Amino acid sequence: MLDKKYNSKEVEENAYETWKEKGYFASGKNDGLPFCIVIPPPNVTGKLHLGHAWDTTIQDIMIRYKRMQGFDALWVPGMDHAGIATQAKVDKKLREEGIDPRSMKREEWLKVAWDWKEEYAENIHKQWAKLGLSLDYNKERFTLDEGLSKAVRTVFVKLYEEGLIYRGERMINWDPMAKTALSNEEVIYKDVEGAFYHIKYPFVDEEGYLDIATTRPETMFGDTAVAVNPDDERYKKYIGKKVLLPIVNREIPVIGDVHADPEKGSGCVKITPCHDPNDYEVGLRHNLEKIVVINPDGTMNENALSYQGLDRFEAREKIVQELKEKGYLLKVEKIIHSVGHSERTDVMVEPYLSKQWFVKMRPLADKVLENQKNKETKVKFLPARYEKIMNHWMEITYDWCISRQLWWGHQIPAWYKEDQIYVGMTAPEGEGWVQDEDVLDTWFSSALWPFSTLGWPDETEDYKKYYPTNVLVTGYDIIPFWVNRMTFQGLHFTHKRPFEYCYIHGLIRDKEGRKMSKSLGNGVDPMDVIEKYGADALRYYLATSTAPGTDLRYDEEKVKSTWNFINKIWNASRFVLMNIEDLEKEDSSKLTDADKWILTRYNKTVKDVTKYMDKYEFQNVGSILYKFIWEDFCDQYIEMAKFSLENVSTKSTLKKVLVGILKMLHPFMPFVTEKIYSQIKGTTDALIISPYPKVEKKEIFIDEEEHINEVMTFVRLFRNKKAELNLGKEFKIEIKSEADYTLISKLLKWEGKMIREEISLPYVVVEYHNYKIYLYNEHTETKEDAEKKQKEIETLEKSILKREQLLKNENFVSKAPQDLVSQERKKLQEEKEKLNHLKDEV
RNA sequence: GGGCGUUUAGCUCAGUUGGUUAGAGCAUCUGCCUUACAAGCAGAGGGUCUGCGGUUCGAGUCCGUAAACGCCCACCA
Repeated sequence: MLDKKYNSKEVEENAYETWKEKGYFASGKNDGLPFCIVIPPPNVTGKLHLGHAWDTTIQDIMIRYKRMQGFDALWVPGMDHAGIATQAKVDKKLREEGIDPRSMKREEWLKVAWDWKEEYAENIHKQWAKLGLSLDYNKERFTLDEGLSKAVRTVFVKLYEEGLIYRGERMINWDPMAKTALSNEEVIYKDVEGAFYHIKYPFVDEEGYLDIATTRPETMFGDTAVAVNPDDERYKKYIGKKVLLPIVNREIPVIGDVHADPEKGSGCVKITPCHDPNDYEVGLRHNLEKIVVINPDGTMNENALSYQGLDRFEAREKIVQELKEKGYLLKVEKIIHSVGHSERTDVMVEPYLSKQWFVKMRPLADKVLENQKNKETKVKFLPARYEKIMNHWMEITYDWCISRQLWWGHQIPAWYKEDQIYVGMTAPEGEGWVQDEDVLDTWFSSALWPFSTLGWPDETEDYKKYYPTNVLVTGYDIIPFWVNRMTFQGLHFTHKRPFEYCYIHGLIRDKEGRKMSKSLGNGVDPMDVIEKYGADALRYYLATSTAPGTDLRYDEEKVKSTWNFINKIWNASRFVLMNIEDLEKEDSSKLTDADKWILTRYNKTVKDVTKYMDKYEFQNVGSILYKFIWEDFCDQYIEMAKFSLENVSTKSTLKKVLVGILKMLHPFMPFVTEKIYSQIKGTTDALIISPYPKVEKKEIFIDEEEHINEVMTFVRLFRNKKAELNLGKEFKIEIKSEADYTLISKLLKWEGKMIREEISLPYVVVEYHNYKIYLYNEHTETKEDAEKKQKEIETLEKSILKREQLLKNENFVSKAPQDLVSQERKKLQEEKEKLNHLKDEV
């Protein structure tokens, strides 16, 4: 028998291991249609946060639902090696141990990293278990697995052969802390305080100077021209002349280029081809010299003369100081401007000219745009508006820088020998070939995740059976990094969308609506929540609190009230279990009206829940189940069932509905439902693999439902009246109609309070349909407050008038659905009757 | 500069082909320890659905417009 109070720890203990050991999470166990989700692989060295809990709960709900419906459900687990993030952490750990990671041999370092990975992967496994995720561990993958690495090499080689991967010197985003190139997506623009430094660039052959405004004076050592707009009347006469670069004392030409915007700054701009993407383009157009002045670590190099070795920001201050002292500084204007920062290390990104590998995006993106026009084969976003985000990205995308100057990742399958390049699955034959030192962007391997995890490039059984996957679940912040790239790689290499649906959720925020972040210290560890309220409460809360695609403000109070809900279910189950202990064989031959009512309500609930489950609208499922369980089942039905607990049909109904409730709740709160289910006599299977409820038409009883609804309404009216009059326990009633009051009298505890003879005390009337009683005690002072009654009459008259007008409206009568019209007529009739009664009594 | 989202009860949010008197949790008020549950039960109060205009028999829902807040993308000497 269950304890009196729900205890999440007791319920959740060992349950996961049992499911796992019995193989319930494993796919390929039935003949059902395949249903497959691949988990968005968490960073292996990360700790799961609430966002992961949310993301994975949604997926687990989908998987458990489909599994119960008889699908061959496969949820592929796995983790991402997370190049920069992991390397940074491993390096940090090594430094703390007094070891300079870069002094190590690559192989030695990798050994440390792999050990670290194993340790952290174990943590994530534990967290997944706590959350109750029904992942098929037989299929678990890691992005650096041999299989996935093969997929990565295959893709690289093929794209190279197709001319869609190339190596070249380009202006890229450089992270001086991680000392690696980044893709544009990995650069976060932030508003920071800065300044326009106006500097004098004197003419060489005449008096005067140009006023050059720059936010980055430290790059002036790399200036190889000054540009003015060729249409700028103020300056076009200077085109072709020379100016002297201050401090450096190098002569540089004044050129005419449209890049110079007369509206901005002074209208003259210094051109530093190696340290600004636009200047780089200008440099190409005018065939300017390229001078690099910053080292990969963000310090100034030998071209910065006396500033060599200084950090770029320190150098800036000192240069400004020197310019000022030498009279070159015209003015300093403070400004707020946005500057790119590395997504991982948060340092200012340096635009940098360097030789990297790129994916040529245009043809790949066009393929996606083309495919999204086809309703049959497109990726369908939920909510649909997120498709625009992907399409927009596909429209404006530019080449993807995929090489990273790291050790942790897939080493680029390119080998060099003098001027030759060889790209292939394995090292080329012959002596002297050296493999590219760099690794690929983490997202390069993640982009293949939906098919590489299923065995691609081999035509494995899994790949044939489960690909394309059914739905991908992720946050909108990951669309550019991941969803987009999976989509184009999937289309290009498998000729199919990688997933039919892309379910997008929002971000978790704190109660004030701020993003949860380490710096704010407002993060919430899902494991702490589970410790306090249990995984079931957390899961239900996360899954049912918002509509798809919107952010969620985490509110512990709501988790608490979910706990209350579970406790309610727990206690209702206790009641049912206590009363069905002696139920040998289910029997529905003697159903009471109340039984029929709850069966009807139950079947309607199954229908609605199924509808919304199929649409993945879990917040709707949540509210339907909450209402059905708490209000219909607990507050109404159980109270009525108490009057016929000896009836085998009532017992059967209690059991049937409870089991149905447990099944529908199971995807949301797997632990507590499985636990309760296991306590029901005669259940041999596990809930997790039991069949999902289906609507049974023969259990829908319209008349009885109507009857009980009337009883319930009358009971409520009676209670209202009694509360209003503050009658307490002592009251009497006199029945004034011939209806059947058996159930009503029990619900309202009328025993010993009914009389038949006429009484003379003041009374009030409670009336609904065929039910009409007089209610009174010795303190019932007046018949009714006349004023109050008058008000009631007035509102009723207003309502009748409104309804009459509505029904007089020919357009409404002809255009509105007929059942609505007849409902309105019925209601009008009722209101009129009520009005007459009221008037009679006055 | 381009695009998107949000605006509904004191707070946090549902409300998905337009259709009864707009819902829930928490909070508030009243009365109950009625043996499944007081973390509960029975009731109550609380809304010009951001403003304005339009379409419609009918608008929280569709269209236009304005505002506030937030997000994404682009640019950024």
